[in-house]
Amino acid sequence: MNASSAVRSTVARTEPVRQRRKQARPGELIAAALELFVQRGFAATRLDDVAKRAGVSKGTLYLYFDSKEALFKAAIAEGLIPVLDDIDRMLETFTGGTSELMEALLLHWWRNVGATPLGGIPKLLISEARNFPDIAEYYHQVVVQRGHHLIRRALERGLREKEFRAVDIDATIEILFAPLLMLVVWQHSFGACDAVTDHPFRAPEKFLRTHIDLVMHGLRRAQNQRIEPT
Amino acid sequence: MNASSAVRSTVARTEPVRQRRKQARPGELIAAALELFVQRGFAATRLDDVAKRAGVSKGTLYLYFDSKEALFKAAIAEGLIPVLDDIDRMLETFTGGTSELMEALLLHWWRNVGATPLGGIPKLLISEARNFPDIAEYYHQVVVQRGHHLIRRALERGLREKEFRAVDIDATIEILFAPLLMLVVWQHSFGACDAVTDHPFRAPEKFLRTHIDLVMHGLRRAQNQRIEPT
Amino acid sequence: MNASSAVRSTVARTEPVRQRRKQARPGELIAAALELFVQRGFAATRLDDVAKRAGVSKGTLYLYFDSKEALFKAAIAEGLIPVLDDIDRMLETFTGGTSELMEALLLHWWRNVGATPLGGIPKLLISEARNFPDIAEYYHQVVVQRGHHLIRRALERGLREKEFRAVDIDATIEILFAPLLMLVVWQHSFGACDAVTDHPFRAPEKFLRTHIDLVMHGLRRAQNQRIEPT
Amino acid sequence: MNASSAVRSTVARTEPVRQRRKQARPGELIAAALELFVQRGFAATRLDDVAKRAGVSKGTLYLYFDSKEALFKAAIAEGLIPVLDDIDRMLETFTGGTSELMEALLLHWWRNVGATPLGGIPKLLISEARNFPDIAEYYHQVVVQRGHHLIRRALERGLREKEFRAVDIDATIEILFAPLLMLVVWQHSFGACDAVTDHPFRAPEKFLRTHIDLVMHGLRRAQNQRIEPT
DNA sequence: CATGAATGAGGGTTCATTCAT
DNA sequence: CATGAATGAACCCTCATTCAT
Repeated sequence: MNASSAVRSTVARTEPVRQRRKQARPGELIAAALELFVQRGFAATRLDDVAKRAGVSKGTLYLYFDSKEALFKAAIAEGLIPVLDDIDRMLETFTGGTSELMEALLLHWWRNVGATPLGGIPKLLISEARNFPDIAEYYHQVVVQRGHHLIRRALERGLREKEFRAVDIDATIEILFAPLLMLVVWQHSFGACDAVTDHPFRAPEKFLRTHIDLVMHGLRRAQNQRIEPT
Repeated sequence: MNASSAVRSTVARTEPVRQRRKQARPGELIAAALELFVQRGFAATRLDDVAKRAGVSKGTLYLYFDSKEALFKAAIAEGLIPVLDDIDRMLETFTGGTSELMEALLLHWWRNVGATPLGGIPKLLISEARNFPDIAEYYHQVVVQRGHHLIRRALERGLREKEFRAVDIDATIEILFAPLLMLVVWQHSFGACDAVTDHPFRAPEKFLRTHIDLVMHGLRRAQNQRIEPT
Repeated sequence: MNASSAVRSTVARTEPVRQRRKQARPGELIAAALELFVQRGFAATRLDDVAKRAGVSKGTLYLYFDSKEALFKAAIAEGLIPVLDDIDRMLETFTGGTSELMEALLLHWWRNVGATPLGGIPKLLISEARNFPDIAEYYHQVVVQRGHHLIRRALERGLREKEFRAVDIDATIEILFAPLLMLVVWQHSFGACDAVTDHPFRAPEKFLRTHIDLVMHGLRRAQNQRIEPT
Repeated sequence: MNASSAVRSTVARTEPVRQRRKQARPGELIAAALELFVQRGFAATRLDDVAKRAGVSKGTLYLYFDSKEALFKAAIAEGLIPVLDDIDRMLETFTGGTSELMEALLLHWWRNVGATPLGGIPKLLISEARNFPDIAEYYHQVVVQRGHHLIRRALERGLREKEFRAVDIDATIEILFAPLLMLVVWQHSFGACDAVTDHPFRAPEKFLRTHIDLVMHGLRRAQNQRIEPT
């Protein structure tokens, strides 16, 4: 259930560059690129800065990636997949109420994506989708659609076991996930501005529990409802 | 209850540039800029194209705006305020259940912002916030915070009248609004890619009603709940 | 019979740039580019230098030409066509022996191309043909083939009037023109090196007359000459 | 009369790089470089490609040559000298008419240079002479001037034996050799473009015989011919 | 000797900004 | 007021050259 990956494990490396030779792997370049793309967007990120952050020269980037766009694609490509694998396993092995499964599942995404630098990826994709339709398409297929499918499986489990009342499944998926997405989007946009000091999302986990409680409240069949104090 | 404004009335203009008006006012320039910023983002929008769309020369832009960034600020500045004024009036004059008020209020925003070109503004702001913190701050104060306050007033009305159960108000505001925001964000990112053909949000109003129903279901005090067919 | 053209008339302009604005026509840029392309070849010519020579900034080049290659094409495109037009007219109006016509025709090419900066174009094309096959193709069709056709017409005139003996026409065309081409190729390669001081082509017109005399000698029917089959 | 040399024997090697010879001698590097320089010109040839073709790493090139230019010089330096040695021997040993000697001599050059990869060298020199004057100077002295001298010796033999009429010797040398040079220049420029499908030089030996016949025709004394002063 | 990863200066291209008309 | 030609700084990308291994 560990979601660590090569990319994520190096994302934070900015240490003074030591014995680089023979060790500056593409992974480090991708990590540096991802950080800057997330911070500034694709167009506003200069390859000079990516190189500097990775502790290499500009030319080195071109030893590993054909172009700035190829680097962008690489940075996007595999970042989130391991987490989806985790969630897949959770769905297969979880025993217990579906409400609890749903909460575990969404919190896992939050803790392993939303609360990490990877959280910048969805926001980045949203920002650049129109200018890079092919990347958007790839991401949509490999990440978005798969993510939807995972939540769908959880919802269907709850319906099958009569825990949930009948609802529009597709719409409910969006409703369930929208606040999590808003959270990461907010963190990487307004939330990153110093001047915006009142953080409506300043306590993300508390917010998420409220959200999950609220929606589960709405999803569960009436007889079982207990009034939860918040 | 009319939300029209100088900006919005021209936002949709795509007509072939007529014989250039002697009076090409800033409003037309802003409208042209907004359309392109929304379509391509700030960095990818060329002033050449803005000028062409407005039917003026590039130099003319500099008669009205000091820089590309100033044009961006102007384009963002007033776009959404009239709609907030509308909603303010709705809150003051509405008579009826708060659930119905909330639905009316959110649908109004959808119909006058989300479903119009103005819907691109929130997405644009999200994309560019980190690169233009001062614009983000302005927008946050004048649009985001005010919008939150309006929903808060509706929520407090429901609590005061014992229609809603006790909830975390701030979190609920976000939860209520997040799907609407996701909707516009999606429309102006993945939704604009031809290759992304499965539209999870393809029936926005139906989706919104499901959402509102679900959350109202969760918000209302238990005894009053009726099971709504979807 | 004047072979002057806009391009050629400006080829030599390097005068201190005066009231440039509104007057730096594409022709000047082409002339500057042609000079440098001829001197250094396509790859070794920097657009900075072309701009400097034309007295404009580098960006200005892109107001008139889409790319360095487009500038190259433009420089090549029209340079030699007026001279071919001249020769066409000579063929139509000349009265006298065909040997004299041929001499007049080749000398005209020499004086209006070979002995001018335009002489650099054939050499340039030869140097760059493999790297720019589409330009080579265009030039071959518009200049080379037409030039061949013009000489062919002169040859056929001589044959028709029994002035020349039967020869392989295509081969003879090449033989007639090869020394002229070598002359310009040499002038723009070895001939431009200071260190190469012995000029085998130092008296071009004398050389050309020798050449023409020699070949005409071989071409003309002589009572005792045997007709050689080729 | 064998013109083979270390350089030429390897010029044609394009075989897939065998298990790298422990002894990758300069000769192989030069051969690889020459092929690529001839194909693409100096500037457009990348040392990466030269190394790849020679089956060594890029760094290895710098073990043998100080710079790209040094490699260019080396590639040019010795390529054609063995053929000139051949022709020298022909001049010393030939018995028979000078017309026949001249034909043998020119055909030998054609078959051992023009029709082989070595034919690219003259074209390469012509293309790059202005950018590398010192190489041009070297080549001019060692190849061009010597070649002229060899033809001059043949011409003087014909004059001495009263086989040829009096002509301008220097000019005649150029005239004799120009078509051969044009042939190789054309083959390595327009002739290498797929789109240029009509080959005026498509039958080189036939063309050369026509040329030689024509010029010999003009050179030989004929009882009725008047001696033309040049 | 040989490698090949790394470098960094240099060139083509873009585009916000200016200003003479 | 309006124009649009001109500017030049900035950025992506290439590739000859170096050097630690």
